[in-house]
Amino acid sequence: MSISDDPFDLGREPDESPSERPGVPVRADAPYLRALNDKQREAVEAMDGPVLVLAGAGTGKTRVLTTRLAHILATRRAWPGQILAVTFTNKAAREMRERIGALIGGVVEGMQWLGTFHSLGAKILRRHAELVGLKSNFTILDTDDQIRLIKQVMQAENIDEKRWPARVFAAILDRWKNRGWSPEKVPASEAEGFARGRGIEIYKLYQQRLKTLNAADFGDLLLENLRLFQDHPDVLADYQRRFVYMLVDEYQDTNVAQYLWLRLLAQGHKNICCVGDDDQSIYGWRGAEVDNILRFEKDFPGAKVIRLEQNYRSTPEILGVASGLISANAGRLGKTLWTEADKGEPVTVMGAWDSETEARLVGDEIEALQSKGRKLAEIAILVRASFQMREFEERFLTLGINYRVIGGPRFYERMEVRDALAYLRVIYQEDDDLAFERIFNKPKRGLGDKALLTLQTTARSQGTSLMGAARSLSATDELPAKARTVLAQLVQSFDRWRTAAASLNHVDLAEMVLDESGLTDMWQNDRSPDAPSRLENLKELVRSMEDFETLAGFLEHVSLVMEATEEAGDNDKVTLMTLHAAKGLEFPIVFLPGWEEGLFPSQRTMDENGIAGLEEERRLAYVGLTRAKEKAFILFVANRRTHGSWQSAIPSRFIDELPESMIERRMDEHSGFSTFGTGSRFDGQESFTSAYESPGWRRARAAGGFDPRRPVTIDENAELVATSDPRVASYAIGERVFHDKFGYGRVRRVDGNKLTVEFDTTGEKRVIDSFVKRA
DNA sequence: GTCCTAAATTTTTTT
DNA sequence: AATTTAGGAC
Repeated sequence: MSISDDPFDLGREPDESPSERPGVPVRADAPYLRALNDKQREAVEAMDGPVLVLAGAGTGKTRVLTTRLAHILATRRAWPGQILAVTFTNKAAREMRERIGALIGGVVEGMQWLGTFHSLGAKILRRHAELVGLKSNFTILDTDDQIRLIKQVMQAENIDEKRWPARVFAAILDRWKNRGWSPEKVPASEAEGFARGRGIEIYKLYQQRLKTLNAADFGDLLLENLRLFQDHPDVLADYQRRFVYMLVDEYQDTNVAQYLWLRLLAQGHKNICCVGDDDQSIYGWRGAEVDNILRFEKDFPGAKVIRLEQNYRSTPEILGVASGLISANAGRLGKTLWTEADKGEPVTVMGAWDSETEARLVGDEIEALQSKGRKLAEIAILVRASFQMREFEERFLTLGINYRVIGGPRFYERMEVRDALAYLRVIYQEDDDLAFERIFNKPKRGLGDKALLTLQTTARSQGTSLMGAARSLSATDELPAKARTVLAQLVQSFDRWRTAAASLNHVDLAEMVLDESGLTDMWQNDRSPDAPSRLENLKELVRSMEDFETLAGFLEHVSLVMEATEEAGDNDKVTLMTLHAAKGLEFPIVFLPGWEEGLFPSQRTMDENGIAGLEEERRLAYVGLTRAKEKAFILFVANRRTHGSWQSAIPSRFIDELPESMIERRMDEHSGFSTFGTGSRFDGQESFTSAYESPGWRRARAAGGFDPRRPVTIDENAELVATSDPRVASYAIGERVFHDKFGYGRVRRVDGNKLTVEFDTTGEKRVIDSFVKRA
C-alpha cells in the first residue's frame, strides 16, 4: 500500500505509525493559516507534545480547534481515523464536525473518533463489552432508569426509602463515578453519610444488577473504560497507538474520570491539545474539576501553554464589565482580554418591581429594537433557572413576539415516547428489565403488582431476565389463568417483533409495534385533552427514526443525545435559554434577567459549596455577559414569586461588582422604585443608588442583620405587594375569558380566586383569576 | 386491579 | 402553584 497523494485519503490503515507519513510542508501562506492571529497560529502549529490553550471568551477558540485539525490532516501527520477529538456536549461535537467539514470537505466523515466523552466511551465499550462483563448491545440507562434500579436495590436491602431517597443516592453515586471511583475505591469516609454507611454495599449490588440487565449508566461509560484499560493493557496499548493526535474542547469542564481517561490514552503519542478557559468553568456541580486545567503542566511535562486574549466578539464596554466582574474571583489562571473593536454602548442595568414587570420591560425593549430594524434572531434572553422562562413566554405571547426555547422539556423524556422506546428496547435487548417493567402492563392488560412480583421472584430464582421469567411462567400455573394467557400473548408478540426486526427496517418495525402493542389505540381512545398531541409525538418519533440507519443507531442516539432532531425552518425568533445552555454561543443583543441574591447567585449553590460555589456562579455571570456582541441588559426585581408566594429580593451582589464607568443604570418609572428614590435615573447617577436605600430594602437589611445571601420575606411590604396585584372581580360561570398562554375559554367553576376554565384549544385547566381577562 | 384523593415535592444547571 | 407520588377505597 503506497501513500496516496491525496492527504485526506480515507483508505488507510489506522495503525500505521506516523513515521510512514512524513509531514508535508504547508506553505506559510496557506489560506487557513493566514486568517489567524499570531497566538492562534502558534496554537495551531504547535504540533508535537502536549499543548494547553487558554482561550478566553470570544478569542476564536473553536476556530483554533478546527484549524488545528485541518492542519494536522493537510500536513498528513495523521489520518482522520487517528485523531481523537472530544467535546463536552453533543452540540459542540456537531458544530465541530460541521466547521471542519466546511474547512476540509467530506474528509470529516473519516473522523470516527469525534464526539462527546460519553459517545466515545460507549463506542469503545461496545467493542470490548465482553471484557467487562457486558454484551455489545448493552443498554444505556438514563437518570430515570437509574433511580428506579437504585430503588429496587434499596428495597431488596430493606433500606427505608423515606429516610434515604433513591434520588439522593443517585446523586451520590454520580459524584463517585465522576471521580473515577469503583466500589472498592470509594473512601470509607465518603460513604458514612448515607444509609448508615451502606452506600458502598448498595453501589456493589447496583453494579451487579446492571450486569445482569446488560446495562450501563452514564458514569459507567467512562468508568468501565477505565477498568477495561487497567485490566487489559493490550487493549489500552492499541488505542494509545491509534490516537496520534488528541484534541479536547472545554477542558475546564472535565471531571476526574474523564481526565484519567484522557491521560491514559495520551500516553502513546503524547500529542494532546486541550483547549479551555478556567473562567468559564460552570459545571462543578456535575463533577468538573477546574484543577484539571490548573495542573495540566504537571501532568504533561514540557507542555506548551498558549494564551488567547484578543477578543473578536464584544465591545470594549461588555468586555470591561465582564472582566471587572470576574476579577472578583480568587482562584484564576488570569487572562486579560482585549479588543480592537470600537467603543460601543454601556451595559444597561435595570431594576423592576416584580418579575412580571421585568418581562414587560424586556418585551418593550425588544419591540423598540425591532422598530430600529433589529432582527429577533439577534436577541437572546439568558436565565439562571428554567422556571424564569415562563413569564417571558407569557409576555411574548401577548406581544406576539416569536420566540424559541432551547433545552426545554425533552422530546425523548415524554411519557408516551418513553413507553414506545421501551418496547423497542426490549425487542433489541431482551434483558432490559427496566424497559420491560415499564410497558408490561401498558396499555393495560390486567397485569399488576402481583404479576410483577411473581415475575421478579421467578427471574431471580432462575437467574434470568423478566422476559425469561415471563416465558417460563406461561407454562406453569403459578399465575392465575387470565394473567398467564395475557403474559403468554405478550411474550409471543415480542417474539414475533424480534423475528420481524431481522427482515424489516426499523421504521416499519416501529410502526408495527406501535400498532400491534395497542399503544396507538390507547391514545386514540383516550379522551384527555393532551391525547392528540401525544399521538402526534408518537408519529414524530417514528419520523425521527428515519434519520438513522439501524435500530441500534437510533437507540444509541436517544440515550446519548436525548434531544430531538432540530426542527427545520430558521424563523426569526428570540432565543430563550439557560445560561448553561448558552455557553459557546453568541448574540448581538443579550438580556440577563433575574440578577437577585438567592436566584443568581443561587442560594443552593452557595449553601452547598460556599465560596467555590459563589465563584462558579460568578463565572456563570461572566459567561452570560460575554455572549453579547453589541449590547447587554442586566435586570433585577424587588419581588419574585417562588413556590407560589411572593418573596422580596435584593439586587445580586454581582451588580455591585460591575465597573461603574461602563454601565448605565435605568429605573422603570412604573416599577415602584421611583417613588422611593429622589428622582428618576435620567437626571443623575446617585438616584439609582438611593433606590437601594429605599425603606423596603433598608428594612430588608435590618431585619436579618443584612445577610445578603438570604432574601428576607418582609411583612411590611405586604400592602405594596397587594397593590401590584389589583383585585380582580370574580368571574361568573359560563363567562368567556382569555388567557395569555391557553387562549380563549369558558369558565366552568369558580373556587375563590381559582377558576376552572374549558379552553377552546387545550381543554379544561385550573387557572388563577388574575391570569385571565374577560374576553 | 383500578381509580380517586391527599400529600409531598419541586426551582438550578446536563452527558 | 402545579405536578408527581402514595395510600386507600371500591
